[in-house]
Amino acid sequence: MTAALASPGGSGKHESGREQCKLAVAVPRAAKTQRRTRIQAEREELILGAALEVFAAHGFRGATIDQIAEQAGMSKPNLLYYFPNKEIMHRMLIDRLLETWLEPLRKLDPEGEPLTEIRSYIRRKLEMARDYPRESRLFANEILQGAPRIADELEDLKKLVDEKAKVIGRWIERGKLARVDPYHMIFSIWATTQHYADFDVQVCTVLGPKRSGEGRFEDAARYLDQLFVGGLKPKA
Amino acid sequence: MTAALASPGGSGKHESGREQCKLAVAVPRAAKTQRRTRIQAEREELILGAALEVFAAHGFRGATIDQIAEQAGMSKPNLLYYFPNKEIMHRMLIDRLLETWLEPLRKLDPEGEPLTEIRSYIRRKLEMARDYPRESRLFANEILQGAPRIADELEDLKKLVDEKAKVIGRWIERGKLARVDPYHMIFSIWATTQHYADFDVQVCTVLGPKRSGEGRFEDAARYLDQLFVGGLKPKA
DNA sequence: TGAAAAATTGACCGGTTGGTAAAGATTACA
DNA sequence: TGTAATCTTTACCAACCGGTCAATTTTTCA
Repeated sequence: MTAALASPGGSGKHESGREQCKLAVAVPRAAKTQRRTRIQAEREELILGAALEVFAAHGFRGATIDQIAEQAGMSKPNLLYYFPNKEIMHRMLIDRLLETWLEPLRKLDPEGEPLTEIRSYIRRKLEMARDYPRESRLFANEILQGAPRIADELEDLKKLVDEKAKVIGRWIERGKLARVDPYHMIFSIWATTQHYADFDVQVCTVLGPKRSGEGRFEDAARYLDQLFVGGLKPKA
Repeated sequence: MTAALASPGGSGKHESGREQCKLAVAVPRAAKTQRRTRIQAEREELILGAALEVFAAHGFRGATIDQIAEQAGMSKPNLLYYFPNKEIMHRMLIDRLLETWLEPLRKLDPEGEPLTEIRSYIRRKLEMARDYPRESRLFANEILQGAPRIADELEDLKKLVDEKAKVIGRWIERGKLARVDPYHMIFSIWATTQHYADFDVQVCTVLGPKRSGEGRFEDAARYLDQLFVGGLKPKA
């Protein structure tokens, strides 16, 4: 089980052509005229990493700029030199997150073998829960509190799910899958996989010290495979 | 599908013999000598209801005493007359929550028919997600942020799960259930059911206005029934 | 090298937050 | 009814929080 995803602090520019107008790319106010500096790129990545850590652990309102600055090893005014305020850091993390987060669902191939496609979707989601737990918790925090800052993004998500639900519906029509509700099927995959990131503390406590090593993800993968293959394969 | 649970703001004394020593029952400082007043009982319930609302929506740190006081329709100092600080309100809600929250799992009957027991466990959990979404979100918020305030309670939870995992293990030995990992099976039930409370905004957005009425819980119940019965029934 | 641009910091500000003090209003009850 | 206990509010405080300012240090590059 290996993650086939780009590292979160990867090399790509994080703007990725998806910035909102109202919240423009964070550019140090003193550097509006010039190109981005080497230091700028490095510091912005450093800060976003620290912000991810703190937002994931305390939620938007619970996170303080001082905490993020300390985590990033710099002073608060220095941090605010790169990102003018807390909202922009959060917004940027959410935008970036959604890109990679939805990738596994996008990859669901209408031409593939249905049960195989679903199995690898589950496997990919579980890998992401293992490798990017902070991203998962950042998202969970936001949804849990009513998604006040990401209503637009959820609409995009709906479109993608609608599209994939149709694909699953066609699979069912062709008798390749049990007659289940595609939407609730997708929900159950999200829930069961992200659970291992979002509820990690609970999972580890319940499994106890012996069984809560990294092996828990293999156990989870095995179990979910049994559950979904058994539950979704056509009756006929 | 009807909830068979006591109302959260029910008639019973909320102490229920489970208070911690370090955080004694909230008694107005002026009333240490006397019995609890009628007004005291009423106001405490009112406040806890408001606190549940606000904690569930914003998390512990994101919630403010002013918000809770406003929700309860009283002034902040008045609220603090009944509960000396924010922690105690939160602690009391968590304690009370865990009692009812774990009831469905406690009810899992070792003598019952395994698949039927599991199906009704799922149904009960789903009813709780429908009827007590705030409680679910309160708990989710706490776990998501590392469960800093409820480490002890999680240990109790572990004991209960260990016990029930053994029951499930015996069912498997007797060939009544597919050979799955009992712990991960329980996790998957928690995840899929609580998802409808914790990620409600996402669920409703994705389902769209037409399908996100209260009927979504019936659809979910039907789907989860298919999934788990198919996935857990023994192969032989 | 030197000066302009970029990066960093300490001091500070207005608003919020958790919580207190003390005095006034209400209630219970002898 | 009167008074003691209970309840409520106004005014307040210290710490914290998001963010600014002006001054200093470091880096870039002609």
